[in-house]
Amino acid sequence: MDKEQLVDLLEETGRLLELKGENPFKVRAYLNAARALETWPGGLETAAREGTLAEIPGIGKAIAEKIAGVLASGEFPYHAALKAAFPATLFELFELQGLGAKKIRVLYEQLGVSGIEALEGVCADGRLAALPGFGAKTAANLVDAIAQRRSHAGRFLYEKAAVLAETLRAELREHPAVAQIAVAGSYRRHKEVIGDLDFVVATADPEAVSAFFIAHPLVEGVIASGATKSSVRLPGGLQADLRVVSNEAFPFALNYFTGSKEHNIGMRHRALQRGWTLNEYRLANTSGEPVPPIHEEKDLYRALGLDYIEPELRENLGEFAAAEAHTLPRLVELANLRGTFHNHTTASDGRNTLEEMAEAARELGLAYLGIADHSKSSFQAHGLDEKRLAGQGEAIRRLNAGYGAGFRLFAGVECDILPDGSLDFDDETLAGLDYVVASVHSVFNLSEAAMTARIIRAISNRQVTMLGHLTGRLLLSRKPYPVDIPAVIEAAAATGTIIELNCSAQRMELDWRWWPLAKEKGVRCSINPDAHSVTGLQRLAHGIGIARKGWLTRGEVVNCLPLEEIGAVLAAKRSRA
DNA sequence: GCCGTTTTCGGCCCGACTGTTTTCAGTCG
Repeated sequence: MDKEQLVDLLEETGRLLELKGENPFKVRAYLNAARALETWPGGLETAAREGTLAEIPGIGKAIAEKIAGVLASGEFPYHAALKAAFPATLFELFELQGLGAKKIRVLYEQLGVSGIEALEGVCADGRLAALPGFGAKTAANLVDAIAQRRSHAGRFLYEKAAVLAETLRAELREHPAVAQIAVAGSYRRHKEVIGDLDFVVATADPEAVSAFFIAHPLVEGVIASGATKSSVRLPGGLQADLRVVSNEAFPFALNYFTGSKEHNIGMRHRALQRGWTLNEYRLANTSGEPVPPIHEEKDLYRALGLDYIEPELRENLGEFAAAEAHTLPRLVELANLRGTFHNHTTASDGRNTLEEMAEAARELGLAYLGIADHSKSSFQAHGLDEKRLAGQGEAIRRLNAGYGAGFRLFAGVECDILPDGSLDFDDETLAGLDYVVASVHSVFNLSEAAMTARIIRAISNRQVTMLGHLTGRLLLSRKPYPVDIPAVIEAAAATGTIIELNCSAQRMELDWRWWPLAKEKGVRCSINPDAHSVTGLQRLAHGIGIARKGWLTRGEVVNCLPLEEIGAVLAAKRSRA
């Protein structure tokens, strides 16, 4: 039983308790425990053996015992007993907008509705509308929600959401009644996948702004529209919420709607400790000292005894303790980047030539660009053999001769890690390059132990400068292959291997949740766009957002180093004793 | 079920919107 499976079991237990009508705080305890486990970096087996599971914040004695039992036996009788009371298909109903545990329970008990198909039936024949607390409008909304779910997954890559977010932001900003505007929510926190967009606007004329918003040409449907909140559906099914507040309330609304929910609870808790109450409109004194004036978010954090916490860090993963102790990192910024590695050209599966890629990098103001086309085993990507690789190296040397001191191309390769952990080229070939990115592109179905050993063997090679996309995941479409990430991080630290933060929209890995551990172990990061075209280089901006989410500073990101220093870093592993 | 500068009991975030209701429950974020 791995951590991911256990997290799923705890989540499902929470849902089942909710369906059963249990104490909502007990429900929350299971959901909290699932989340606590998900983000906790330690090893489960070790904690269970040492009896320290209950020391994880959010996990107490009862759940710790259950987890230990699951790990020991592979069985979770508490969950199994709950699950036996409801059909498995009932869970799909939670995915419909407008349906929660209470209504699902009523539908199941009163009408025997056990899934979406059955729900469609009772919506159509009028039986749902006849239930107490339900009505014709509810039935119609559920029919819509079913259609919505069928046509859209409901989750969106950051890059896709960004286009709509920035378009709407720019147009709202132009509206004469809009004094301040921000896109808050998970977009502002720079999550890799976005569920919806949250616009927060300060205005003296809420009606005008709301009317403009719901009538915008990008809006395909209005879900809700009130005095302070509107919800609409954008192309592709992305939901966008607008909150309109006064100028005075703006910093509070911005903070509240940026979240995360867990971060908000921390903020509120700190306010309560001071005898204050915090909500999306104000910080008010109830039984403490007078509250200081607050004009922007920074003032709010200061009032609560905290350094300003950047939105990317607001996940309640240690930011409060660090902000209180003045030990928050100064996060890396796009302007810090000096170059990047892992880029493709027409030599393998890229769409632009070497010259075009170099020119695009120079236009972006980068001082260096690493070229890492695929190696020969990646047939599907037209990978380079030794001869073509040598030819590309020649071309790079010729181009470099013409660039002068301000720009340089580095000759590398994205070398396949073969199933046994050996590399696609011999050491002599690799040694002739400036650097090597090693990546897994095939045979994903190994056991976790075999995959971990495969990757560790590869990065133990002195010619491997950095490790590419560590788990092979494609967000929203392909699960990561099983691999022991802490073990790979340990090995990277021991061997002096850089780990890539691949900022292809679907990859965005090494995942931000692991970077604090990597950083603690002394592993350095390279933010790589995995660009297959000149526009692909633009993704560096999104990569920076994820790096910030991983608490990374410019000192930990090698491609923030100037051209004069980066060569030595690329060569460092080869010269290790 | 978790947690503790409110500390072993008694809280646990809370406001907006919708749809069904004549005062509120459910859902959502």
